Amino acid sequence: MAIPAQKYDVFQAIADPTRRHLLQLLGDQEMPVTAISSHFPMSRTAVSKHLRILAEAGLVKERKVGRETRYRLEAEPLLELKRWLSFYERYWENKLNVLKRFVEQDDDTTELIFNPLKVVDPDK
Amino acid sequence: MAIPAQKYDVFQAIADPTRRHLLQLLGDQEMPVTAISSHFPMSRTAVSKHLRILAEAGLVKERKVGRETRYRLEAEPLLELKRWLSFYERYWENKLNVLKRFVEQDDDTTELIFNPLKVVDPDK
DNA sequence: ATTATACGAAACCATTTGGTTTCGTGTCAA
DNA sequence: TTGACACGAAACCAAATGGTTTCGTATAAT
Repeated sequence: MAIPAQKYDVFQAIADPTRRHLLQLLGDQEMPVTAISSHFPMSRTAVSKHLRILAEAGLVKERKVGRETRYRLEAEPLLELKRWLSFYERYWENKLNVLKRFVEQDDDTTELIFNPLKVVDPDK
Repeated sequence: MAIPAQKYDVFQAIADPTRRHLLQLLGDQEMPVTAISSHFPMSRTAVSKHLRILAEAGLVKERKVGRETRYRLEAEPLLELKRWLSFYERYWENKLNVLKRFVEQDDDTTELIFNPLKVVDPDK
């Protein structure tokens, strides 16, 4: 089985504001393309292309229903982003500690405060 | 004082693998441009451009020392990313719960779990 | 004083990106 | 069966992106 040669990864997929808006919209419910595109100031075809990019990154799933193609959010690939981000938490926390400030109410934050030397290679 | 008209935001800045590599490299220490560029298979000028993009997004700071320009990581802007991400945590967490409890056979339950109510506007 | 080093600016280039319009096809409705 | 609707594919386009090379200038070293 060959590697999918995935053209768009999560980082690229979320780089575009339109695509972030799409993810937000699809969080609520599965929607067909025309309904989705009514929320955007561009053609249905353009929105469709963005959806395909999101699908390539695994961030949405499509389902054919009659003549419609319905899309829904698929959030798991964002875990890669979260993992990447966690590598950098200690940096901004050090800075914030200097300023004697706390960005609280987050389990991961707490964990890193107590394990400040835990380091993971952020990319791949 | 005019608004900087920031051309590159954090999302765009981290979309490029070279720039993510740069952030990783600069986490360890402040470095001058030539030393940085020795880690990349491209010209110093190209690396310099990437650094400027990162600087525009606030992810690195530069400091002139003699004839050198030294760069260091500035992690705070990644907090915006963390905040954006946190909106989607409940989606993948719900999905993981579904898998954990083996309740995927029930379509109604799955529907509700997959499409929870919107709470916070994730973008801006 | 001269030469070498570190760097940015500028011009340039190929490819990618984000959009458009047009057209073909499958599906639903009258 | 005849439209109307939902959609993707394809061709096309301007602008952005990621790279190059060349050159000028400030600083450091000899």
